Amino acid sequence: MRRTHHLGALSSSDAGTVVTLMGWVQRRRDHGGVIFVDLRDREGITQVVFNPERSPEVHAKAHGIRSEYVLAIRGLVVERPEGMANPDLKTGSIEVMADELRILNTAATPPFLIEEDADVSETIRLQNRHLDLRRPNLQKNIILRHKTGQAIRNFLNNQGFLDIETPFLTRSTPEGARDYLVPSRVNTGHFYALPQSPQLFKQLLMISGFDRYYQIVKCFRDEDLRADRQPEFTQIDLEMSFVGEEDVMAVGEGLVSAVFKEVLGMEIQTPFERMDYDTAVGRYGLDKPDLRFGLELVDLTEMMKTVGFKVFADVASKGGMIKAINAKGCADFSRKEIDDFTRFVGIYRAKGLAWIKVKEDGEWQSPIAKFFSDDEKAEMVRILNMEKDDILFFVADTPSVVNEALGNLRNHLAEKLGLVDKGSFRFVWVTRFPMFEYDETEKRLVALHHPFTAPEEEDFAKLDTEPLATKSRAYDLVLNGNEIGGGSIRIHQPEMQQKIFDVLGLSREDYEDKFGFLVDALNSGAPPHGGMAFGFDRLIMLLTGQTSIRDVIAFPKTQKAACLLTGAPSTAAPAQLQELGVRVETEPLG
RNA sequence: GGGGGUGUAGUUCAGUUGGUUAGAACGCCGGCCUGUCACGCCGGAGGUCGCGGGUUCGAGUCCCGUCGCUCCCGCCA
Repeated sequence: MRRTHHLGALSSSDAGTVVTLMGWVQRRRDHGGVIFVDLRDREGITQVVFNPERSPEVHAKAHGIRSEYVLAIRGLVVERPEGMANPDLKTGSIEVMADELRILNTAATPPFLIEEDADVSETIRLQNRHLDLRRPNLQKNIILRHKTGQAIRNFLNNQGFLDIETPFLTRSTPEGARDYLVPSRVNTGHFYALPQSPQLFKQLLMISGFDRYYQIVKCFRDEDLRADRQPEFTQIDLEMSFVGEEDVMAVGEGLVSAVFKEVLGMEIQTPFERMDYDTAVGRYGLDKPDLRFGLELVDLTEMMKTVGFKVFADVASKGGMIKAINAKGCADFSRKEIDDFTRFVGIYRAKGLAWIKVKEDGEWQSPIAKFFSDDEKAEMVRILNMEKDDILFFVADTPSVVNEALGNLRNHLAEKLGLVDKGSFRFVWVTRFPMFEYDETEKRLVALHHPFTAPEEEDFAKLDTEPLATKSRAYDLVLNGNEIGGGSIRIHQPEMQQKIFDVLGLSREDYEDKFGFLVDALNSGAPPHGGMAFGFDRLIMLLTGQTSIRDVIAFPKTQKAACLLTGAPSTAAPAQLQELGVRVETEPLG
C-alpha cells in the first residue's frame, strides 16, 4: 500500500475516489455497529468509517484499534450524510469508508492525551517529548519555525548574503558568558569552547572579503536559564562589509518585514522607530521599552534636591535619582494592591514604593504628603500632571535601581490595567548604547555590548577621560518590550581594538594570547564592517504567541539544563575520562 | 547564589483541627450500543501521597533535610 493523500487533503471534490491513508489514531468511537476512527497526521484529521455491512472482516479488525496505533487504510471517499458534516474539521464534509485496514504498528497507551491543549505538567511533556510533539500546537510552532527560517534564507540570499559555516569547536575567550568546555583527546589538558556566538569568525570572514555573510546557527552559553533562555539557542547571524548603522538596520528591517509578510501575512511599516539609549532608559526605565502604551517615567531628581522630605532630598543630592509614574485614574487601587506593587519593585532591589492618591476634592492621600510644602506640591502637580483619581508611584534610589524598578512596574501596571494591545507589533531600534558599564563584582569596566563594538567617533577622546560616557555604534531591535536582535558597527582598526582592550583592563599579554589573531587580522586590511544577530527562538516565540521558547524548540532543556528525554547530562565512564585526561573531583548529584 | 510556586491513581486535581478502607474527573480494561466526532450507558482495575529522617498511640496532613519541575532576582559581552 502506498499513501495517496495526507489527512488534511480530502474535500467534497474527492468524493467517489478510492484513497489510501496513513496516520495515527486520534480517537476511536465504537458504536457496536459502525466504528469511527479519527486518523491524524501533521496535515490534519480525517474520519474513517468502519461499517459491518460494507466489510465485516475489516470492521471486526477495527475493534482492536487503540489510540495512537499507526494505520494504513484503503477506502472510498464519500460525502457525509445530510447533517453529519463537522464544520470544526478541515475535512469535515467527507469521510472515508474503509475497505482495507492494516495496523502498521500498535502503541502503548500514551501518558497523556494527544490534543491541542494538553493540560499536563511540563515534566511529563518533556519526558515524552516525542508524544508532546504530536500535539497540533507544537507541530504548528515547529512548522512555523521552519517557514520563518526559509523566509529569512530567501531574503538574505536575495540580498547577496552567503551562508558560511563556522566552527563549533573553538577557543574559549574571556569576557561574556561562561563557556561550555569540550576536552581535547589528542591534546590532553586542552579544551575547546563551544561558541557563544560566531562573532569573531564572521568578522574574519569580512576581512577575507566575503562581503556579506549569514548563518542560522546554534550558540552556547553556560548561564542560568529562563523562560526565554536556553543553554543552546539559535541565532540569525549576519555581517556586512563597507556599511554603517543605517545599512545594517535596513537589512534587519527588511528581514523582519519579510518574515512577518510570509509567515503571518502581515505588512509591517518600515523604517522602524529609532530611540537612543538615554531616551529609552529615561522615559521607560529599560533599554527594551514596550511602546504599546504610555505610563512614562517622570524624573523628579532636580526638584527633590530642595524639598523638605529628607528621604527624597538626600537621595537626590547624593547622586541618586527619584522618578515617578502617574497611573491615571487608578486612585482606587487597594492597600493590598499597593502592597503587591511594593513587593514587586522589591524584586528589583527598590527599598520602597512611595505613593500619592489624588482624591475627588484634589486632596492628597499619601504617607508622604505631609512632608511637602504647598509650593512643592504645586510643582509636583505641574510636573506630573496630577489630576483627581490619579495615583503616583515614586522610587528613590540609585539610577539603575530606580529605572529597573519603575520600568518593570510600568510593564506590570500596563498588563494589569489591560493597556497592552496584544494584536499590535511595535518595533523600535535602540541606539547609541554606552560602550562600557562598571562591574561591581569585578571592580572594572566591562563592555556593555562586546569588546569589538566601535565607539562613536565624536567620543574617541572620552575613552581615556570618561569612558563611561562613551557611546557605541551598537543598536538593539526591540519588539513589544522584547529584545529580538542587536548588533553594531565593529572596530576595524587594530589600534582602536587595542585601545578598547586597554580600557577594559585586559593586559597586553592576555589579549595578545586570546585575541591576538583578531588584531593581526585587523592589521591585514580589514574593511569597515558591522552586523547583527537575531534571537531566532525568541522571534518564533513572539510570532507564535508562546510565553516560553521551550514551546518553539523541538527538544528543549529544563531550568537545570537537563534533557528529560535522553537524561543528558550524564556521568562519563572512567575509561572515557582517562582518555581525555580529565578527573572528576565533585561527587555527581544523586 | 537568593526569593516565590509546585510534587497525591496513567493524567489533571480534591483531601477538614493529625484519626477507620486516600476520593473525583478524564484516561485505561470488560460488556452493551449502526451516525459519532469530548459518542452514550453499565461494570471493573488502578496509589511507594517525590525521596529520606523525625515528632506522635496514629502523618498525605506537623517538623527537618533532600530531589525534581516552574517563575523571577543575580548571572546572561
